[in-house]
Amino acid sequence: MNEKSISARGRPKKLNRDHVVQTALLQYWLDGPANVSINDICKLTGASKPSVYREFGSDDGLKKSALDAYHSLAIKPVIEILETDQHASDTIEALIGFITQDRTRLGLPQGCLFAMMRAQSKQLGPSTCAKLSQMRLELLNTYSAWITRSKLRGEFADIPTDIAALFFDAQHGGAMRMQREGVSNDDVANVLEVAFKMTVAEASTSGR
Amino acid sequence: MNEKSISARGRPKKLNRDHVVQTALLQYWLDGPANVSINDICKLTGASKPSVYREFGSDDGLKKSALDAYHSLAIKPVIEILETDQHASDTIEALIGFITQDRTRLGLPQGCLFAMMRAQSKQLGPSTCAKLSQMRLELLNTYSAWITRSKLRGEFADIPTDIAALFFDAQHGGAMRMQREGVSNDDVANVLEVAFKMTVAEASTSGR
DNA sequence: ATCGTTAAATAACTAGAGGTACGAAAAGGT
DNA sequence: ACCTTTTCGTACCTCTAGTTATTTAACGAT
Repeated sequence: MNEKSISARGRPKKLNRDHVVQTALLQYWLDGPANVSINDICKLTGASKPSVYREFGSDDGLKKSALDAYHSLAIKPVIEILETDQHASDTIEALIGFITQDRTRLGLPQGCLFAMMRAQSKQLGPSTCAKLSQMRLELLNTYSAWITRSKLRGEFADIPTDIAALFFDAQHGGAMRMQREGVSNDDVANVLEVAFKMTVAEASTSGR
Repeated sequence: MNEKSISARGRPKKLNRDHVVQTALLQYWLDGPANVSINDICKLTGASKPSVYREFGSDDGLKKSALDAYHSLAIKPVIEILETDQHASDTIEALIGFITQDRTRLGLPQGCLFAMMRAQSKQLGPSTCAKLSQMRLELLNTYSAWITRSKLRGEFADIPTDIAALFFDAQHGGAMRMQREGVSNDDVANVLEVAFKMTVAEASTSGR
């Protein structure tokens, strides 16, 4: 809308950017980013190849845009859970619930595009990689901030904050891999509970 | 030697199978299995493409052979640590030591080929995938057996064995990813210590 | 009407992947 | 000396990836 009213000159645009991004996102998520070509996206969306290149510049550009969309869809919710003011154990419960929800009912693939891309970053272009590490840092910082707050409330075990943040990030990645490898969501949730519950300050030994 | 003396007829073989496998292994490990082509291997070893295909049948066959070699090199040691009879906390210490050793001094790449391949199994052929899941099961079973033994000795926390096995496998994978992403070995070791120490039975509450 | 501007789509290009046909070469057996 | 067996390696094939040159179409402004 904004851009359309600004430059209404020239042949009108036919390409639906959002549709392309959403399709790409879903396909990357479903088949893995390395197994989906620009050709596939064109076939799926009906767009022509030059149109896609005009809009995104390159394969890398499209992947970056898809990752951007994934951020709003699946990363932001995690961040919001971590920023909600509640007892640490409730936050952990919410995290586990979100991670192990049955996404097939929502029409979404299992696994996690962010995790997949991190695992295959060597096959990705520079701007996608930049976005990836930016997101990684954002997540780690969010974990750290949450852990710091929880510690102040005495709700978190005595573990160095940065180590605990890496630990949470690792558990998230592990959960995503388990899902991909066919472990049941129940088992994944059990593993996460074992992992996360340990980071909660022991109530019985509250005085330490 | 065996096979050579049996069939000494025909033009003698020039291709050094072991050399090809070792080269492929190292290259896959270094650059990721998806980023190394048969052509690359040929250039690196001086072998001709048809020779490689005669020996391994296909790209999939070569990758499977490389993975086989990786098993002896980096997976067996883990299994042996788990099968050594010692206190659970010592086993854990040995595990952490092995995982976070500085492999650059041995001329070996960081990260873990097994973990990489698991992460990109969608880009691999059927026999490599079969080998992968076989190795996964072997590892999980070894973890389970070790956990069962440790429990009998009262050295392991009250966590369902299969869940704990998945947990250990997840930590291993997480550590490998951290290494690839540039986290220092010290930090990785710290994360692993946090993770693993929690699975040890609390000495203070020995009576459960 | 026509001109500049923008986007459209067909049809190519380049590079590299996995894979193979085929004739030459090197050995033992007869 | 010749045949059989086995391996060799050059040169090719096919396919698909990412990417682009080029011509044509659709608009607002003049």
